[in-house]
Amino acid sequence: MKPSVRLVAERAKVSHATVSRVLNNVDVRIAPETRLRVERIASEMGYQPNRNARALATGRTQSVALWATNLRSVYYGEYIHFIHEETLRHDYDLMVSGAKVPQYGVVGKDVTLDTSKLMSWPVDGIIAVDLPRATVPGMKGSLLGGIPFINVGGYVLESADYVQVDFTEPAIEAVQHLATVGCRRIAYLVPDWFEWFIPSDDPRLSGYKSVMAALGQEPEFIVSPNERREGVASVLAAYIEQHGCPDGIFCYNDEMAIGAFLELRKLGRRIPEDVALVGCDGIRESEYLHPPLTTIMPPLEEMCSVAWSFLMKRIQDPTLPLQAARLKARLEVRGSSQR
Amino acid sequence: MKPSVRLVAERAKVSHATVSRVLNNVDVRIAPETRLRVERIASEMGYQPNRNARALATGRTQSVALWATNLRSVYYGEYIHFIHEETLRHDYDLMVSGAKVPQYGVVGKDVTLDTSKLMSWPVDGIIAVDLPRATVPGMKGSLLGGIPFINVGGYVLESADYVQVDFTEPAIEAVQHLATVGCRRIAYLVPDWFEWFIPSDDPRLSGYKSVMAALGQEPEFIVSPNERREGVASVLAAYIEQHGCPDGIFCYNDEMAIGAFLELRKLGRRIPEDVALVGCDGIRESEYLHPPLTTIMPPLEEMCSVAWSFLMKRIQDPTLPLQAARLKARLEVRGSSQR
DNA sequence: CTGTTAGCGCTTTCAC
DNA sequence: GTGAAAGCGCTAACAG
Repeated sequence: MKPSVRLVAERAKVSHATVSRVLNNVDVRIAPETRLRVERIASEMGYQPNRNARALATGRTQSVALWATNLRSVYYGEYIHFIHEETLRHDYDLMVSGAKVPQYGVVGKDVTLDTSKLMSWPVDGIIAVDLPRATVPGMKGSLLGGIPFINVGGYVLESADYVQVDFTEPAIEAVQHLATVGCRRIAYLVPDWFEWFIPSDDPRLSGYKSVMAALGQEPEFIVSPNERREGVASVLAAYIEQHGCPDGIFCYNDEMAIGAFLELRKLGRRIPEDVALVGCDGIRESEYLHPPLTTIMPPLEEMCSVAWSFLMKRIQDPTLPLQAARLKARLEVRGSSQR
Repeated sequence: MKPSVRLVAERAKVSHATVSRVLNNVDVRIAPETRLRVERIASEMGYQPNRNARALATGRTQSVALWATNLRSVYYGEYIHFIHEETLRHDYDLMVSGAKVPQYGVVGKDVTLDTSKLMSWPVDGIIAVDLPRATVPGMKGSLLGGIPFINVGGYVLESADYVQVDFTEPAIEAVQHLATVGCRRIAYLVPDWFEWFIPSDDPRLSGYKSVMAALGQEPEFIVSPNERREGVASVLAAYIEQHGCPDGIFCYNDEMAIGAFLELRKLGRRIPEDVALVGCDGIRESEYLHPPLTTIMPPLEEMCSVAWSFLMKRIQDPTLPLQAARLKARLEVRGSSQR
């Protein structure tokens, strides 16, 4: 049986209230000898407070929830890593929660985030990553069902605290870069739900469009059934067969760029000579390709650390005015687009 | 303010016990009209039970903890993904916890897993991934501090429920394969803590040694300061300068294999012509290389699903005899070793 | 069929 | 300095 405060108290011949006081270092006016005795006995018995009980009593849990669209993707894995680092540093625990299909529905359309699961644990704060066109019911200011809430990523809800990464400039730069290295036909490779985007939703899209307009070229979209590598592989060959092959492809994300990369090579196209490729997200795998993938890198670590500090401030004072930060992503030119 | 059972009860003009009964679908003998009324009012008020309170009352939390050595690595990311799928399916929540340096200490030496953080939340079960030579204090049978515990991976504690992946056969097969494709000098690339391994600790090591013995060749070890890509990059050039270059390298894991791959290419060695390479873990990134990496693939999805079912059984009946499964990994031969 | 009551293990007043 | 007692929000045993 796990020892409780009462058990410790009994052996230490004090009341359980005193044990609690000692162990929480509250109330300095405690006889040093009592304190020592309690501490010794508690550690002898291997006492660990029951955090549910503590949470119930205090209303604080020392835990936060992380919500991500897709736990499979290495991109969101990086978020988990960095947020987890923060929790370690600040002695919090981390609940991880991802999208169930009906939980998030079709991405891209206006979707409603099913928050019942997300909020079911009374965590102290919630961090959500990338909420494209999402409606989050129960949001009031920066509180979701009363719980401090922050969202972070390329897509944010501006009604709550957020840390956004701005892809606009590097997206423009990326498409210009493709033009500069001599691409005459630059396509944008996107997941099929991009149709539901209004241009301002996706800075990559608006960046792409604006540069194409400036170049006097028609935008060209290659549409993949999803935002993953496999989706791209399933459609690219047919697309090229039907429409011919662009000589530059700007990709919605790195996973898709990698899909395109592998598929193009299978089709005998050389990268970057025949097709120059640019991805987005800066996942580490982009470096593994040969030539390595040119990509747009969000400062994930910094984003997570800013998000964390915002969240802590919000927890301290829920009435704080909106906290927002916008960080810059940067274009990292590598071999896949250099010629 | 969040509505509580009492508040719902008040408005529904019943006792809070009845509300609890209705909402938990317990005790069928409830007037249908009462049931309906309570359900309607609860949903109108957006009532969500406080799970801390429920956990305190029932002793069950409907959550499990996942412990991994290293949250950064994509390999452990895959574990998180698959375990998370299980939690979704079975309506559990997932706490994620990783190693803090002092929490796990030097891997390879006999180390003591700091369980205080791991157990601080009263979860219903604990899943630990890869515990090489770890001592876990507080283990009694398959219970860790009274909580059902299962460990999974290439390294397991056989004193508790476990699901182990067996790398032995594919490791032997891998080294033989390297010999078959004509390698005359086959090295094993390992993290420096391999020195603390006794051969039986690491099936790759014992497999490697046995094949080398059969071939009548001297084992050759390339030692990297850690098990990551960067570590390998930092030592490989110097090693080759000093000792010349093996024509086949068996690698402790895929991350290291990728490190070797990129570094070798930088040094102007062709893969597989000059050096044939085999990794281990089957991370998806291994496919991104060109040529793609030959690797040993553990059946992660199956491992996680078996581990989950073991854990659920253990939760149901903590006195169950030890549950153990050993699944086979398989060698996936790809371009990096074919010639 | 439903209400009353007693905890779950802890923190936190309020007395003494 | 320390104990007694209340209560966090819920479930579950016991009445009726």
